[in-house]
Amino acid sequence: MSLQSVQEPRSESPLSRERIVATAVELLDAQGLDGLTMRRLADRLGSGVMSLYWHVDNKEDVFDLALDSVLEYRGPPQIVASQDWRGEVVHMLEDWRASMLRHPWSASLLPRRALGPNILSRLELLSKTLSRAGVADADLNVAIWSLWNYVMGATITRANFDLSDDGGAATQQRLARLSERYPRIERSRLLLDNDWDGAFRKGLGFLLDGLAPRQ
Amino acid sequence: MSLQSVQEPRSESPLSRERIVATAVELLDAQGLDGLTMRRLADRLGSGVMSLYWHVDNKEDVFDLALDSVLEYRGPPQIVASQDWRGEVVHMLEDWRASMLRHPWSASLLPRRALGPNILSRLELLSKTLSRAGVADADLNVAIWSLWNYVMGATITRANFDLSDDGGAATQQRLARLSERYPRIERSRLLLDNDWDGAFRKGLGFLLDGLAPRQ
DNA sequence: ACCTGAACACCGTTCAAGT
DNA sequence: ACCTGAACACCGTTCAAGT
Repeated sequence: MSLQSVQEPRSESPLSRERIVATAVELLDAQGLDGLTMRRLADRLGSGVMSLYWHVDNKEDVFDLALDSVLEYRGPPQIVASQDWRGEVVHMLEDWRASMLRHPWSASLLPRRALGPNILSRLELLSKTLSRAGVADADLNVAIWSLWNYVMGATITRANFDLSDDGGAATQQRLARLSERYPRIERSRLLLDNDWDGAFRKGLGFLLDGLAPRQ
Repeated sequence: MSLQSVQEPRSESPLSRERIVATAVELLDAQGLDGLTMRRLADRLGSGVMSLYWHVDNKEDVFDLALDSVLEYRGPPQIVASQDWRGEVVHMLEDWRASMLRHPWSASLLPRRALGPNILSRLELLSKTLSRAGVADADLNVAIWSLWNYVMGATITRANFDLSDDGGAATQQRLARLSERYPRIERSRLLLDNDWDGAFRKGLGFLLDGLAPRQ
């Protein structure tokens, strides 16, 4: 509060759950899932390793907190309360995917951990919107899980392909050797087409067509 | 070959890529992704740790080999060469999911690694079958990726939920506290419905409806 | 060609102790 | 209430050496 305490914000600010989580997200963004280490985390925070354990149960706890902190949903654009339920679903799911791609470690982590409050809120809202869009009660859970599966699969794949890719050169090479054995994959350029956003949106459209046929 | 060499099959058989991969799969099945350790692997094989590195580049290499070894596809049931393309797609994808669920670590691993020959064969065959089922060339890649996303999302989620579940007791408890904040999730029993196989099949049906409407 | 042990630079976490 | 260092039981991999 005093000028004194504000003066040295770097290494002087005390440890806290919030500061630990925020720094963990930074570290994960910079170094990936394997890059998060209790020791490195403590380093960044300017504290001893074991100090973390006062605020946090263990490393898994750090993962859970970092994950949920990244999944907040701010809601649909507030221009008008629209009647376009299908568009609203698309917006929600594209936002979800975008949030995870901003933190490429998060998608791989999400299915392994218990669901935190932010992701549960997203599912709750998705359920409501699907109902309004005309999905029958009996199909609701299947619809939610199908969309979950699609979004998770797409995002995990996208997040990991991008990282292991050295600009496509390695993939190109592999593909050359593959062309006789997998002619269709080669011909359709399945592994080289990199319009990920477009493919996500188009496939989501097909899935929604199946789940709630346009009347 | 001689009776002598067959006599002591346990610790006497020499190290080989095949033996290493087979044992790695055993270890992964028993202990999960984090349970695979070069030291533990060497223990099971009755060799020194560093002996492994003669046959294998590094731990990532072991993961790649173990993963692909688990993804072989034996083809559709040979009763009749059927005209039911849609049924064939469903069979292929259910078999793929089942193969991965037999080795619950495999699904989480697949999107992170370069695609091996067995999974590429599956994609090649999927492409052929979707074409025959009437998916337009322009939609083919989107269709393949959509099905990939769906299968991967479903299988990763399933494989991980089952493990972290202590019989549902923990989930039940969490749910109790959740019921006011997430009423729809609570009411539809989204997190408690455990007919995973049925949900997978039904959702896959919806997706296929969208991708290749039944004529 | 194939296998090995010692060594290095790391991990997460327990514990007993400090303020 | 909050932080710490030493110690334990682990990791993957390099290297120089053995047969």
